[in-house]
Amino acid sequence: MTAEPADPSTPGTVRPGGRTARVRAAVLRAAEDALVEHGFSGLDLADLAQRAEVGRTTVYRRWGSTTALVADLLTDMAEQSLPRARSGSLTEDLRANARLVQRTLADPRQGALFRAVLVAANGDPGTAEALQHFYRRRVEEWAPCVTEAVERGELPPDTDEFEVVRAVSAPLYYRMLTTAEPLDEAAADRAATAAEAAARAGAYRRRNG
Amino acid sequence: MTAEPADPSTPGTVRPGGRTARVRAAVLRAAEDALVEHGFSGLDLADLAQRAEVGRTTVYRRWGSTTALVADLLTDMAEQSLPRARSGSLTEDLRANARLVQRTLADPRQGALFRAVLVAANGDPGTAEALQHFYRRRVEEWAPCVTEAVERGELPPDTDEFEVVRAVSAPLYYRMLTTAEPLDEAAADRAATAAEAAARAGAYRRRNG
DNA sequence: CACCTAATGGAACAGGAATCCCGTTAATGA
DNA sequence: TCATTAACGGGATTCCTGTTCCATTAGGTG
Repeated sequence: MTAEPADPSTPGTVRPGGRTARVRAAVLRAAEDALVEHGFSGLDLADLAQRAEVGRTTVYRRWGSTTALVADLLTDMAEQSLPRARSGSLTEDLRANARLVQRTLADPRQGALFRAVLVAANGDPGTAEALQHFYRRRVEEWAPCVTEAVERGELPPDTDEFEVVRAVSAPLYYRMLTTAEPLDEAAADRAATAAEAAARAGAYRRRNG
Repeated sequence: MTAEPADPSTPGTVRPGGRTARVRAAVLRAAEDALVEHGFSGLDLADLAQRAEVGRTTVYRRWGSTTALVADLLTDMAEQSLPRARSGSLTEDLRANARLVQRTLADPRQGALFRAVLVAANGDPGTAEALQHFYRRRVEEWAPCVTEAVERGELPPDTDEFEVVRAVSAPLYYRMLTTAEPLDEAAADRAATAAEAAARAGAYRRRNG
């Protein structure tokens, strides 16, 4: 007796190997390129299919919408997380994090990709969830820097380590989105310094009442 | 001798009064509503024209694209800037600013509008410029709070007042864009406290070399 | 190796958004 | 008030994006 028809709504679940995996990888890579070049609003699935050397129909059937495609791209990006710094010094770790974010956003390709992805996540709840998952992973990756600083006594004991990590990224993203000023190393260092100063002053202590 | 044909590329420049102004106002108001309801990607110019009780052709002719329309909306928004607080206390002023931003972003209507506008600015350089202008105006509006605190001796003399104001908004925007957590008053107060602590520690001093 | 069918790809089809055409309306200046 | 023409509005048209149909290809399994 053969297996039942499985779920036809999401192709690629019954035979995930070989061609299907190849197609997914090719489409996701092409999606990255297209997002970088034309942004999310300019995402043309016909062009995308041609880049990936894949039939248009396949893209529409497997992902259905551009937002769903970006959501899949985000889960793919979340899986390949970068290792964090481990210098043993809070100042050094936060600066390393800030510079990593700054280099990522300042890079023409990566920066455009992140902007496009932020935009896509805005319109669709599923994509938004994938984006939140991506950033949760990134923040969790770097949170131990702060936790260890707390254990060393450099920061107040009830410091919210996630808030500190987010405080490093926030000004860099805000600058990218609302100004035309370049994202240079000085901006990164200022973000790290400010986050550390605020954390030392107890601005990120957990509210417990 | 009558005037020459004027610039036909931008209708509304030769006869900006009466009907033209009425049409512009109606369309911008309808655009706000449409952006709030369907977001930027769901912006339908046919529906928009119907809301504004204006011909579809008029919208296409005067603005040409959805991004140009949003850019015009942004210049309109930049002109009606809100008055800042003037409590005489840096702590109070920054908190007032933070809560204003927080209320704006947390408000279903305004929050959706700001997200939509950020999205639109991503795709088009002209819209991006209009967005930058809008935020420059807002930051300049609140910068005196910081300047006065410097004059009172509360902050280092070479503090970059614009950076401090931006530091208040940044974590709120970052939280809105990358997490699902609600933007409450606690988040606003934390943003204000952190910005003030970092400023007092000299994290936003101007680099002079 | 051979069978079964999930998954893909090309082509035709449908729906909707952007553009063009031209008659109508009303802002501006004498 | 009247003439001029900028600006608007409705309808037809074009173009493009997303969907459907069916033949073909190639995983997966005995």
